[in-house]
Amino acid sequence: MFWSRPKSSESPYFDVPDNERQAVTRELLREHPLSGQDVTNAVLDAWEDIFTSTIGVGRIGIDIFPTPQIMGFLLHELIPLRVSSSHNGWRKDSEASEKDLVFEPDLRFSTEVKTSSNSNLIYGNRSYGVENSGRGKKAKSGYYIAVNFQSWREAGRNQPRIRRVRFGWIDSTDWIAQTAETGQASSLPSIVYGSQLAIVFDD
DNA sequence: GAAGCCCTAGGCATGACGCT
DNA sequence: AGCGTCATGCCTAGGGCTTC
Repeated sequence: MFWSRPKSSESPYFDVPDNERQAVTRELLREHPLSGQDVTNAVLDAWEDIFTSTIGVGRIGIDIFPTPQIMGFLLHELIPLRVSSSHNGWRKDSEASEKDLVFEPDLRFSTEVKTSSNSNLIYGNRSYGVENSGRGKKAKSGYYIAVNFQSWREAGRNQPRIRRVRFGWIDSTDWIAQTAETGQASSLPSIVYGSQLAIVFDD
């Protein structure tokens, strides 16, 4: 299934045929101050940071095995710190309206971080995908770093690994809210994975 | 006007299950 | 096995209302 939703005129993919989207993505990433290697390094370093951490007398990975939810939260916090410590102009978000990773010199390069223990896919909140013009807290269009990591269960006796890192652009209109109002998930159509998110690391 | 409370929207996710 | 859909949990910010 390779369909696309209509793009608004504010999207960099507006009026771009599906088979030319990859070129637009390459151009978007070329303009970005961070390279794919920069992003990969920040993610892998942040991941290692988790396993060199202790909470009280408990060592993560030896005494403490946080749920994927918690591991995602830690990554979410540590990736911006890793980027800001090695690249000028970057800082972690300080307000809900900001993207997770803020680039002070030019806010359009600010980047959202999304993590999931799903092997391949990332998810947003249902509110991403429903019509709520102007009421959302932050712009959902923009640069994204998407990280898939292993859960403890999958890793078995080994230390869980980063499976995949993607870097690209997602428009707010790309998100598809699940139809049931009681649910909270939004997913992305396959064309977004195929043409708007570049794989910069694949384990 | 300040403080406190309640409720909802929005944000972060996961697990179960059916279909291909 | 992989993917899509649906159901669910927990937390926070903020608006609206009431009370002091």
